[in-house]
Amino acid sequence: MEIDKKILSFLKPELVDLILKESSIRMIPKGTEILRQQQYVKVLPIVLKGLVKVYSRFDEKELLLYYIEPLQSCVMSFYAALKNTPSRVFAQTEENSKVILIPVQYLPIWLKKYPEFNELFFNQYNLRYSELLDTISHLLLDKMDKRLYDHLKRKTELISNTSIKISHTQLANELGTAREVISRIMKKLENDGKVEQNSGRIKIIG
Amino acid sequence: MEIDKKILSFLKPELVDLILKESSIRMIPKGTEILRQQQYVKVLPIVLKGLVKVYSRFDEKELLLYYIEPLQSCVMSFYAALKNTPSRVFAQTEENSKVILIPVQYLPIWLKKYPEFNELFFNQYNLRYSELLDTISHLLLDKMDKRLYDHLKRKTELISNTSIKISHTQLANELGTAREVISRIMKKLENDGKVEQNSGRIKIIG
DNA sequence: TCTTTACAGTGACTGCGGTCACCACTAACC
DNA sequence: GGTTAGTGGTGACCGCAGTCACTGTAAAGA
Repeated sequence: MEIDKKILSFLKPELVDLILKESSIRMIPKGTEILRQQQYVKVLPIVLKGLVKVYSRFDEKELLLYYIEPLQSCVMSFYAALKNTPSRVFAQTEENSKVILIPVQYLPIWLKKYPEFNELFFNQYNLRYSELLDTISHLLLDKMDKRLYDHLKRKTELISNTSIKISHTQLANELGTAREVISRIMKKLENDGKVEQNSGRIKIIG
Repeated sequence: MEIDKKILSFLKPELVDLILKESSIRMIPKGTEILRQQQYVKVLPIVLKGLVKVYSRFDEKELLLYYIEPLQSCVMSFYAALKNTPSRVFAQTEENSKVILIPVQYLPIWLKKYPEFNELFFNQYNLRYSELLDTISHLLLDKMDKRLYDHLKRKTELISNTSIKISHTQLANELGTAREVISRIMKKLENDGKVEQNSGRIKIIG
């Protein structure tokens, strides 16, 4: 418990104690879907360890919105919780993760009492908004090869590893394109010496 | 002044009085640039009448982020003001507009004291985030013809008019494409009886 | 073991839209 | 008047990426 307290130390100790007292802490294995579209939100997650992926789905295409890294929360859940409206997005753990689950009934109370709790979420909103802007600028300006390369690079950095295990189909989903396109471009990136593919794992060079 | 009070009546009367007391109200003519990228924000606008366009610029391409309609504010300004960081976006009046300009030094104070003031901005953030999601879904799923048509429709609805005056070049900017593409598609939409063009004005049919 | 399922590779085709080049028209300004 | 800047219209070209069809391979399940 002490380590969690330290991690949350950017908040007032009094609030940290409250959060730890009223919330539950859970380990969630990799690949678990923790939030579905249309689902009502009963607990607000703050990630302590691991990595959670938040994405939306248009038609059959899914699009990655953002990753929740340690010490971050999910503004989509926050708002859905605050307004008691169903979620517009999906969330899934990409790594084994440790999360604090704050029961939503405490949100309005703490928001009223602790100004820095508000600020936490303003910061998160702003972060997510910036990320969406980056996504849009990629969609507008970049060709698929650059989008794919940057995406792979970001993914490897996030899990602090040298290579990642992921299928072309999955990558196609995350970038909103088709599997064949990914295969084609991966081949090109491989020929250019920018990536390596070995038994289902992808490694970024440079 | 009475009318402004009424417009702001979704906030507590006490807060409304404070806002009106400390802020200035200004009429801003159509086409005025009220916020530049990299500029520090000294006053936070809330639009009472008219229409303000907020957009970003990547390379030479500009992209419309959102319109601030009456009773809405600008989360980009809000955050830049709160954190005293320079703006990442541009804002320009699209119509003659009446805005309240709240001096930024009052923001932290009122946010602390009035919970519903926080909620106002959470609402705005969520609204803008949803709009960006829509923008992304358009970018991902729709062809230019649909994007252009929807864009024109939205624009005419926003200014509650039957037609709008705008150049093809400007439309190309707003959609992040080239002038020739707009001309080409406008021709097609005209042939399909979906729009009419007359002396620089564009009218949506149906 | 055989079968099924998921995944990867590839060639062919197609269309959207970005770009270039050029012309035409209007309005503003000298 | 002539010149310039802003606008719109068009034809030609071409590359990216979406799609279809089919093959090959590896893993999983019966």
